[in-house]
Amino acid sequence: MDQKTTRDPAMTDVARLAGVSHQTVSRVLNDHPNVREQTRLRVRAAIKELGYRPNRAARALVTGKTYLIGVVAQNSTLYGPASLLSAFEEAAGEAGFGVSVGRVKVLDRDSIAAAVERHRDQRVAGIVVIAPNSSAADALADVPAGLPLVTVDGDPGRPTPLVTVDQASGAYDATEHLLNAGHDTVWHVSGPTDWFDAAGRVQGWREALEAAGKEVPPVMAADWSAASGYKAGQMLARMPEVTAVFCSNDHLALGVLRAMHERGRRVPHDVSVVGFDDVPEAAYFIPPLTTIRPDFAAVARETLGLLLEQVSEGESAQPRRSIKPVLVARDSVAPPA
Amino acid sequence: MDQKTTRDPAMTDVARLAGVSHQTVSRVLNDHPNVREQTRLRVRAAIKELGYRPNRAARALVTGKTYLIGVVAQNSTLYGPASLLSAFEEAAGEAGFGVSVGRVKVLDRDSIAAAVERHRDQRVAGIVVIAPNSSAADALADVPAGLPLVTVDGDPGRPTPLVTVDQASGAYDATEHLLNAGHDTVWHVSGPTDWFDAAGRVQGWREALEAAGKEVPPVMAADWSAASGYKAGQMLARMPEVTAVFCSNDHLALGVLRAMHERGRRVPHDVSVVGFDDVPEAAYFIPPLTTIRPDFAAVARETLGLLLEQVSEGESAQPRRSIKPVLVARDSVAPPA
DNA sequence: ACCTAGGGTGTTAGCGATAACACCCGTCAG
DNA sequence: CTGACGGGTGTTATCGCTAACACCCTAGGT
Repeated sequence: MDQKTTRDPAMTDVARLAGVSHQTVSRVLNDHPNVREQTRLRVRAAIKELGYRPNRAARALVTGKTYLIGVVAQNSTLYGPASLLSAFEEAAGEAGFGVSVGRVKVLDRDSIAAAVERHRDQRVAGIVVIAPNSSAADALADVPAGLPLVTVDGDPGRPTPLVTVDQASGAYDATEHLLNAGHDTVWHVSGPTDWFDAAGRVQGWREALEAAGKEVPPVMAADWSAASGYKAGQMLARMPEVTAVFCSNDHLALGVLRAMHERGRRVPHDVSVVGFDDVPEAAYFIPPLTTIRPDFAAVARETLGLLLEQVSEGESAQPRRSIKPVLVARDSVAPPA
Repeated sequence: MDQKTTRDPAMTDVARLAGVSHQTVSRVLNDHPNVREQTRLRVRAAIKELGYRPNRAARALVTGKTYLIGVVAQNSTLYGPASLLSAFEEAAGEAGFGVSVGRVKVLDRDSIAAAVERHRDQRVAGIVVIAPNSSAADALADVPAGLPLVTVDGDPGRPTPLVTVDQASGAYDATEHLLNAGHDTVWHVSGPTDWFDAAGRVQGWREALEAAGKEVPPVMAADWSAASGYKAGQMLARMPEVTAVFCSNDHLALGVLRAMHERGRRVPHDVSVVGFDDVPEAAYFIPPLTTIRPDFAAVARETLGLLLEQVSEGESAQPRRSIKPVLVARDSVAPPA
């Protein structure tokens, strides 16, 4: 039906209509100072009339710069990573950057390398890798130098530019909150130990206990799922000396909550529980869950900032940022019975 | 420290090294038939030696084609949309397409129009809009014709290319499953009514009841949250005649499960519950939740296929695809007491 | 032996933008 | 009155690639 769609207007078309050279159009577009006001207006009018939009490919070709950022992320729907990604896309979009997402099934060396290659093919301005566990962090060794790169949620032990949630601080707060309520000590249900998030939370928890001179119970290792939280909870529920539990995320806490409930141990009357992440449902758990809320939007902003610094300046002065999460007090914490 | 990084090798560099013209290199790259095998090998070797990678901007400039797909999605972490997006990114990546995601805070006309504009600036090959509610669907009227566009989860009432989960079929199966267990009728806790997903599920539920000649109870309207499911559940729990509930998603079901539990109504002994989505935690609810599982990967594949058809052929023969979800039977359904 | 077909290759001309430079013209200092 | 300066503009080259065409040369039909 359609006529073969005529090609989009180019700069020369605008130039012709405005009665100037294409170079003048380019100047207007790039806000060069040396353009007479009247000319500027004529050009703008022509742009509007034709519905002209600059061709990014052409611009990228000549400048060598692209307004695309590549993100490598695992193909998961875990709340933390998903929120981070979503927040980053929004932040980048507002800054005028497109985000090209390369999803990866598993965070191993080959997959990450392949995703990075795809992004390099697209000549992205820089790359963000959400690398929450050690295999992902290892894979970053392969990323060629010279390509601006920021790691999010990655290995705090590496010198690469990195933005993270301050896991330890959040865990410290959570633990201290429980101790302040009067508990003798605080048990911990941890996420998978090869995740930096989980490791950081273990560390903060331990530090808080040590600072208060309390005994440090053994860590209950789990993955991030409600299922594993439930299993850990079943063990904890059977131990009468357990009166306070800090869980590495809200889903684990959910599992613990259920296990306690089944065993007839009331939360928070008999046992207090604190989670981490503040998932949207957390306020509606039974009881509403006290938890630690990371500010993903802030992490996203810092990440973008760090990346853009590298893009424009080659490297950045202070290549690590850490965002302190806040405690959200709800109804799952009380003094011990 | 670094020397000003030398420019990336271009096609002419490869050509010089291989002792051919740059056009021959181009032919090798694009698998043209008329290249002698020996030449082909020489060129490939040169490509490898230099680490040459074609410049997409240059190619896009001359062909007018880009290997980027724009996606417009709401900035939410709801399980369904998030899974869809993630699956689509993976599918597109495997097909050699980059995905540029434009997140939008709210799915209104202006935001969507702005996101679409950003994508057009990037000269994407096509656009996918995840438009699960009516305001989003309305906004699509503004999208200029001629740009390949596929809607996911959008308005089944519109003639635009669309891929959806067959909500009605899933809801029908869920309801029938409950009726087959021997229940007199099935109550329904619905998602927000301006979401097509929710509307389709209501419809399938109603059809199943009518087909079986059963009474159709009033719809319990909710949003997608566990909180609202809990509220609806509190009402249902108080009504002894309620023995079977179909919830529009798993989080609603979670809320209902809790409400029942608190009220002392055992699931599935006293009340049977079925959800929708099969979130990862569903198997670990108490009891493990019988639910409907949509195949997001399939939706993603169909979406990509439909889009690419439009890109290459201008339009597609059969511009609607619907993916039937399957019932996953777990332990939350039993015959009435 | 001659012409044609077509495989294999090189040459040239863009795609649509920016960069670099050239040029015109007033203004102002000497 | 003249030369230097610099604002405003146009011209030309260039980015790295593909499309279109030109050109060889060999093989096969007559």
